[in-house]
Amino acid sequence: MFEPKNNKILLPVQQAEYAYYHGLVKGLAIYLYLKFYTDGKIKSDSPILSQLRHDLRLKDSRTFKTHITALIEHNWIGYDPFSGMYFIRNTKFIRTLHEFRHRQATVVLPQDLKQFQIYLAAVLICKEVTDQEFYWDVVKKRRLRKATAKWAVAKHSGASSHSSNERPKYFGLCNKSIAAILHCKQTRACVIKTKAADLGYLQVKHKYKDVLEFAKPDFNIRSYLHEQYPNTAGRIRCWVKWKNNQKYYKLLLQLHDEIISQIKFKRIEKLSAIHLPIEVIRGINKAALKAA
DNA sequence: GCCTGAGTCGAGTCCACGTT
DNA sequence: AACGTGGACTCGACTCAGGC
Repeated sequence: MFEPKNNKILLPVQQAEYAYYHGLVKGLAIYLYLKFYTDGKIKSDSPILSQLRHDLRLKDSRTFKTHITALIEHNWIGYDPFSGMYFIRNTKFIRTLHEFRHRQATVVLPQDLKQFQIYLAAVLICKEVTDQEFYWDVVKKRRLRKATAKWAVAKHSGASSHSSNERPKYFGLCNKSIAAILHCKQTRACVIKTKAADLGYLQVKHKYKDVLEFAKPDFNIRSYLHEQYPNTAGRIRCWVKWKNNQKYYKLLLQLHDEIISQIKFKRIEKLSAIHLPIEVIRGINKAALKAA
């Protein structure tokens, strides 16, 4: 059994998104596995690769080859046919290649590779939630109204349907929003969210908001609210409660779930601080593809 | 080259309350 | 009492990548 040489890796969130949306989930798992267990290069007949296939449940060598070829095509891994060496490109290289400018990165641990699709989905969900927090706690405070029009509003776009200028009491997403982020149906989004919660990547809390309390039933209040606040349509709940032996009615608005991120994010260096000539990177890629 | 099972999605169920 | 509503969740059938 080989032990990992690194106990954690910083994965740029943009790279995680790219992998999720381009069918490179397994490929990225292989790439990270090689980063965990090698010091940047590995021979094609190394026993570590057998362990990789076992750990990532890739029993067929053709399956492994498919993913490796995809990684070479994306130039995340280089290959020299003469020496039979794979070269694992570093993060700086890949960020330069794809122009991944965002500085947000997630901390990946070796055990995250076992359920890597759920991990990546959790990263995308938690990123959205932390972006909401960032918008309200940093951008709003700075009052960069003009700047928000460009980039901060984009961050805020996935936030809840909160419309006032008041900071939301909590941050989260409904299944519909999660499905939109993960490019899947609500059913699948729900499954992934539940699994991510089971694996401890996020916490989910169901939420209701108190709207009104009144002593006598008022059957006009619902239509009044719908008229005044169309976005509450179908989400108003009325509960009968008791206080000091007195019956009273409570109107509540059903809200999206609160999601508490358990994923750790870190800031990585500016892309402009990385000095890698893009022509060299692309040249290396062409040579590797020919060889593969 | 055929078989298997993970991933996917539409349809259905559940829950808790509203409406007639 | 019977039916409606909407969000969360489950079921079962289908597809196709991966495995033998």
